Amino acid sequence: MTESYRPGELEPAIREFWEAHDLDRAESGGGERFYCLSMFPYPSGKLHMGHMRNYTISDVISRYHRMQGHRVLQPMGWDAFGLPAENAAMANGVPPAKWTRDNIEHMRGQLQQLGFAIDWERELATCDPSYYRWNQWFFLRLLERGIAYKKTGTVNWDPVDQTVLANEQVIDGKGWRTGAPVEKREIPMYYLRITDYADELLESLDTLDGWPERVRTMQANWIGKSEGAEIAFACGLDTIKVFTTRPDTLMGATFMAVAAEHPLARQAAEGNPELAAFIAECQTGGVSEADIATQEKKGMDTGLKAVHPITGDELPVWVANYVLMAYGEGAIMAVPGHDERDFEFALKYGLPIRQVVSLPEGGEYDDRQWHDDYAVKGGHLVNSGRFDGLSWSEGFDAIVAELEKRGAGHARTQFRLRDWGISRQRYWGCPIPIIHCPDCGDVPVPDEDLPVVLPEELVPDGSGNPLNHCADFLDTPCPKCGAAAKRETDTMDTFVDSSWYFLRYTGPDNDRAMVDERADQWMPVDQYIGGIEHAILHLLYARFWTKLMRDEGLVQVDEPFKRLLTQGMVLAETYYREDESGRKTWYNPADVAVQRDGKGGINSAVLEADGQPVEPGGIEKMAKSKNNGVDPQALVDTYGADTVRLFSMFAAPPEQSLEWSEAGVEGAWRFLKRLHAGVQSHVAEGVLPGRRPDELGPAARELRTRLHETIGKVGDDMGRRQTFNTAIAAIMEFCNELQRFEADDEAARLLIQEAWESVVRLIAPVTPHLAEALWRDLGQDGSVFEGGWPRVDESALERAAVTVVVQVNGKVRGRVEVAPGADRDSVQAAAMADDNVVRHVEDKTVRKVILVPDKLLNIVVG
RNA sequence: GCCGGGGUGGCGGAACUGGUAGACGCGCCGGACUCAAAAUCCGGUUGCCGAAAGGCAGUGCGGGUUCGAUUCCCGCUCCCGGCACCA
Repeated sequence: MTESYRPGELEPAIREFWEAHDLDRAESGGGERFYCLSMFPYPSGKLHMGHMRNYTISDVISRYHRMQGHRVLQPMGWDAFGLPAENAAMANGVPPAKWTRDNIEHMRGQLQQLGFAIDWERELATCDPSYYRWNQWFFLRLLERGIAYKKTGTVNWDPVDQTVLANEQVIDGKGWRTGAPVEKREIPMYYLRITDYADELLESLDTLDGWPERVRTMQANWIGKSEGAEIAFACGLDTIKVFTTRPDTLMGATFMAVAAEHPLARQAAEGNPELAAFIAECQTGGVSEADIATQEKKGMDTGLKAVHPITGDELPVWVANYVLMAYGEGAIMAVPGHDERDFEFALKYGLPIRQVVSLPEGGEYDDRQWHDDYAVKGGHLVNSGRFDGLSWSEGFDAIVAELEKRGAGHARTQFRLRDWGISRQRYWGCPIPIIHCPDCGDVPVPDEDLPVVLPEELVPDGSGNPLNHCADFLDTPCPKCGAAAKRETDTMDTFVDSSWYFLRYTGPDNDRAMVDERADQWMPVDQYIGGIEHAILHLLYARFWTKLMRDEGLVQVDEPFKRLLTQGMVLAETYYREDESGRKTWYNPADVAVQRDGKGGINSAVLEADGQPVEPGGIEKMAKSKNNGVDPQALVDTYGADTVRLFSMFAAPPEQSLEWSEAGVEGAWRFLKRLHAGVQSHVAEGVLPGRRPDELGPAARELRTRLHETIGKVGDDMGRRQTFNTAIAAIMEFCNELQRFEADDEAARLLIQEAWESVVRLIAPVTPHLAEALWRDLGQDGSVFEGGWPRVDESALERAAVTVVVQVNGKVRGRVEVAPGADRDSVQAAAMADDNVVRHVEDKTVRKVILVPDKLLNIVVG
C-alpha cells in the first residue's frame, strides 16, 4: 500500500527540515558565490500572481545554482514607501506606516509558505530609518559633489485640492478625486545630474551581454544620444538657441517655435492678451509626455521675428504646444519640409514648406502630403543656395562650418535623457535632509543628525503633504546659525530607495556605513529578475546610482546586474456588469462560473453569488482596477505550493505574458500526483540507491539514452536558455516514457532507480518540497539540494541509427533509418527504397539533392 | 504621437543557428475500471478530402528572397509594455 501525495502535510514538514539544516542561508555551503536577486515587492497587501511568478523564477534559478555547488544569495525586502499607502490611508484612516507594516507581515508569511530559499536574515524595508538614513547620507554627498542641485520643474496641480498629482492621478486631464482640470505648475525641486553620466550609461550597455537585447535597445533610445548642432537665431536683442539633429536642412527653416514656458513667449505675451490667453491654455492638462505628444498641435504667432543666421531672412516666432521646455533648449527651428510635426503644423497655420534635400529614392516632393521619405537622411541639398548639390552629410558639415565661422552655432551632442527630479510633495517617503533657514538659506542636515526620521502616525487627507502641518517635524533650529528654521517637507522619489537596495542586502546589519567590503564580495548581481515594465526607469536609475556609489569610493563595480531576466505580465480574464449610467462593476474571475461550448469558447459566464450573467471583458494584466487579480493563496491552500509553482513555470516562457488558468493548475497537480505515485511504486519493490546498470536490453538502452538526453536538455533549458516551460515539458515527456517501461530484470530495476533519482533532481528547483521528500524515499541521505545536479553520461547518448526525414521539393514524403553520419548518396539510396518517395520522384529529373546530416534529405525534382 | 515587444490548433504553448509545424499540458471525444459518480488508466484530437494508404491547405494580412520560411527582408494590421510623479 503506497502513501498518496498530500502536500498539506508534506510541505510544512519539508520546510522545517530545511530550516533545521539552515539550507537557505547565503553563507552556508561552499563554492563560488552566486547572487540571485528578484525585484523586491511593493507591500500592497497580498501576494499577487506577478510576485508569485517573479519569486518562483528566482527560486528555480537559485536552487538550480545551489545544486551546481554554488553558494547562493537570494534575499528579500520591501519597497515600502509610495503612493498606495497614502491612498489606503485616505480610504481607511489608517496611517501609511501601520498599513505598510501589516502588509509586510502578511506577505512575508505568504512567501514563506511558497518554499522560497530566501535568506530572511537579510530582510530590509525601505521605510525603516536604518535603511533610508543612507539615502539621506548619500544625498548629502551628492549635494557636496554638485551631482544634486535645485531648480524648478513642472508638476500636475489640482487647483481644488491644492495639491500636486502624480501622472497616474490625472485622468483625461482632470484630477482623479476632484475632477478639476489639471494645471501645470513650476515648483523648486532637487535634481540629480544623470545627464553627466549619459555617455557612460549608454556606452556600458554594450558590456551587458547578459541583458535582453530589447531592454538594451530601449535604454539606448531613452538616453537618446544625437549628433547635431546648436544654432543661435538673433531675435531683437535676445537670442533663440535651438538644437537640431539636421543642420543640413537649415536652409529650409521657415519659422521658429518656442515652448509656452519659454522666456521669450512670456515676454511677448506681456503686451498681447490673446497670446497670454493661449499660453495659459497651454498650462492646462497633464505633464506626461504621452499626453503632450498626442494632443492636437496648436500654436500662435508671437509677432517676434528671428533672423536666419545664413540668409538673414526674418522668420516668424511661434509658440507651439508640441515644443517641450524640458528637452533641448525649449525652442526649435521648424523645417516643415523635412520634419513631420513641423510639416503638420505648417500646413495647419499656412506657414511655408520648403524642400531643401532631394528624396533619396528620387520621386516628386508634394508639399500638401507628408511622406516618411521626406525625413530620411539621404539625397543631396537643393534650394539651399551655395550648398546645393552637396550630399546631406556634406551639407551637414558645411553648414556647421559656416555657422562656426559666423559665430552662430557649432556641432553639439544632445541627449534625450533629462536630469532626474527626485523631490516628491508627499508624506510617505524618505525625507530630504535639508533645513530652510531665513538667513542661511537651504542648509544640509549635518551627518551626525541623520537620520531625519519621518513621523509615522500622520494620516494624509488628499489635500497636500501632512508634513506641512506637523510642527514637531517642521520646526527645527538652523544647524548653521541656530535660528528658528523649517525642515524641507518634500520626500524622495521611491526610485531612490530601489536604486541601491541590492547593495544593502550584502551587509544589512551595518549601522555605521551604507555598504562595506561584503558588497564587493557579492556584487555584481549574477542574475536579476523582474517585470518588463521596469526595463527603463528602475534599471537605468539603479545603474546610475551604482556608478555614483562607485565614484564615491563605496563600491568597485561599474554595472550592478550581470544577467537580466525580464518576466512577462500575468494576465487574467476580466468580467463586468454595466449599470444604466454606463458605470462598470468588475467581478473577480474566482467568483465567476464559466460555461464553455464543446470547442472551448465561452458560452456564458455567471456570477456564482447570484447566478446572473456577467460580460467577459477580455484578458488583461492582473490589476486592482479590473478586479481580476487571482489570489495565489487560495490555490496554495488547495493544491500546495509545488503545484502552483509548477504551473506558473510551465504555462509560458518567463519572458512572455502568462494567462492564468485554473484548469492548467489541475494539470500540474495531476503530474505531481503521477510523479509521486511512480516513485512510490518503484520504492515499494525496494530501493537500490547509488548503483548503476550495465548490461541493458534494447528497450532499456533506448530509455537510458532518452534519460541522458533529457538530463542534457533540462540543464541547458534551466541554465543557458532559462526556458523553464520546455525544461518541465521534457521532464514530463521522459516520465511518460519511464512509466510505460516495464522492468524485467535487475539491470532494468537499477535503470529505473537511476531514472527516478535523476528526475527528482531535475524537477527539484521547480517543486522543491516534493523533490526533497521523494529523494529521501529513494533511499538518499541529506538534502536533494546538496546531492548535486545529475551528469550526462555521454556514452548513453550514442545511438545505432538515426531517422532522416525525406522531402521531395520541400514536402515530407517519407522517413528512413540510417547510420549516424551517413553521407548524401547512402541516405538518398535508402530514401529511394521508400515507395512513397519513389512515387514522387519517378518520371521526373532529379535536379538537386540537399542533405542536412542526420536530419533531413530534400530531393529537388523538376 | 514616440520607443520596445508580440500575433502559431478550441486554449496555454513547442519548433534553440533557415531544415519534419503543433512537443508538453489543458479542454474535448471514445474506451477500461465502477451499481454509479469522482479519481485513475488506455486511445484519439489543426482543417478539408479519403474506408485506408495517402493527398491538399495551413503559423495575423499582402508581397519578396530560398531547394526549403513560424524563423530572413519590405509594406500593413491588431494587441501588449514604457513614456520620466504607479511601482
